[in-house]
Amino acid sequence: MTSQKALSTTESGRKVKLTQDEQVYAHIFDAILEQRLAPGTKLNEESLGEIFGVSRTIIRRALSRLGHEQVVVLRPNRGAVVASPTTEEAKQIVYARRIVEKAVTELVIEHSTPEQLRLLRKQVQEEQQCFVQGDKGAGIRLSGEFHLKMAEMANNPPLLSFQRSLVSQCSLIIAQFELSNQSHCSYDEHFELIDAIERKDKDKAVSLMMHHLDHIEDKLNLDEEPASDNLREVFSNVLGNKS
Amino acid sequence: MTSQKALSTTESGRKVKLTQDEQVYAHIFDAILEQRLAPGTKLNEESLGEIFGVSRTIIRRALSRLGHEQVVVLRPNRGAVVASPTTEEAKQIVYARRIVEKAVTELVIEHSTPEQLRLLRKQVQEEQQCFVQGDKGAGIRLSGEFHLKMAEMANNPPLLSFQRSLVSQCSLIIAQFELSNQSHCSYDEHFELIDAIERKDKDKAVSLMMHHLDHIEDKLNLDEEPASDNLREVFSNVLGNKS
DNA sequence: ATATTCTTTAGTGTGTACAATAATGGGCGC
DNA sequence: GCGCCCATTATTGTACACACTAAAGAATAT
Repeated sequence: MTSQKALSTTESGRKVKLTQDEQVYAHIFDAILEQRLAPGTKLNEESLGEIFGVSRTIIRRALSRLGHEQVVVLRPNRGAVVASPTTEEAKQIVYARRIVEKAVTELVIEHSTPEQLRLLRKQVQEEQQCFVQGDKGAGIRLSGEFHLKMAEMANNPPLLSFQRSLVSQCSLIIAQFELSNQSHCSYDEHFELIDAIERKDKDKAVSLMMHHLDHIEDKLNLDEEPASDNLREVFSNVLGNKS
Repeated sequence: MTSQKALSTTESGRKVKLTQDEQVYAHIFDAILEQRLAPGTKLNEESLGEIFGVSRTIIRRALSRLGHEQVVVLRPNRGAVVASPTTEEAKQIVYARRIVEKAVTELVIEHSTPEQLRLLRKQVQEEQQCFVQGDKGAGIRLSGEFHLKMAEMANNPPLLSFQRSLVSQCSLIIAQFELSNQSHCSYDEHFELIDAIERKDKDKAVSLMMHHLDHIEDKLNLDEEPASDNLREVFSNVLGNKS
């Protein structure tokens, strides 16, 4: 190993240093956000180490961080798996997001500069592009990053870090509960939201944000539990015939 | 090492398993909450390892978790120190807590059972006892745990984990900004709050909670920056004479 | 045949050695 | 004497080896 750090480029073009575990963390995080890693997937430390060319020590740090953000579940002596929230947990997560998003929206209206809003709008255009071009994975990730950008603009680091955890968990929820043929089209609502923020129309902005979350929650009520490891439930119809 | 786990006793008397790093984490966490560890204190991995009789591996995990909760700051290649929030950061933390505490209070009114409230009241009595007996450290910790208990009763794990991070950071803030001769007497307000919750008086409960936070924030406006490592500011009077 | 226990094995948990880094103090030229 | 550079040292970062755990399959007794 020649160096502990590597150079990476942010969207602003500035070079920033990333430690190895941050890189691994980011890769796994993105894979989950882009739904390339399905809920319930086992995350084997040794395999991941080979994939990323680092020792288990680094993988462990990354998994530990993901664990703390509740994006993966760390089961003692039994390894890590991508979290698969139940409907109950999903509702709690969406509830928490409601609270955070309301505060974030209000803060953004108070604090954001026109330049920041311009960049935000540009990002939503990228998001739109992805969906149009059929790159659903990147689209979902950018959709999440819209909300992270908002939290950044709110200028409140503790809220941002909480939002980070909530957004990634929401992505998992969408991965589990969303009907595959049902498209997101979140970018429409994102554009509307930016418009309301520019007009400093707090009520409209907050209500748009709440609608946004309603859409997620609606799906939770429609579908029952997700396709899961609960065999008894999966074959309840058969059991019903027999008993 | 004969075993990876150890037995510990919770306040409810139930035996639970704690991994080594959880124990170390809890010890450091409590030390910070009880203000036995001052903001800015360097946390040397090897020293801590000797103190707790474990290897740096375990210490590292504990520090990493504390780092994620923003209770300690992890500076790459330069080790961990107990966080010392600026007034600016302190205000952001208190703001975040306002949002969370409001939601928690409302949820507790809706969800909590009489039995839970009885236990909560009992805990505040302990807190009172500590202050009366002059054990300020334990009092401050129990004061924090009151708010954690509330978040637990709100029955929303994501909110609880965020609250955990916020409460410990608030404890740091109090450690830095509070005038030493000024007593807390938080237990009075805690009793009032429980009363309001029992009456299901949402408005009163929320407003009590907000007042509680006002008290912290007031101090931030009174004192300027805390006694800190910023030498330029500490000697600004001298500089003023010279220039 | 079934249940129980033992054995095996894959994989996680921890300690430790070594590498890389940043801070400190001494040496050197000016 | 003053400032710069290099060596030294203390401390963190990483890899790896071994210890421990738990799950799966084989062997045995009932």
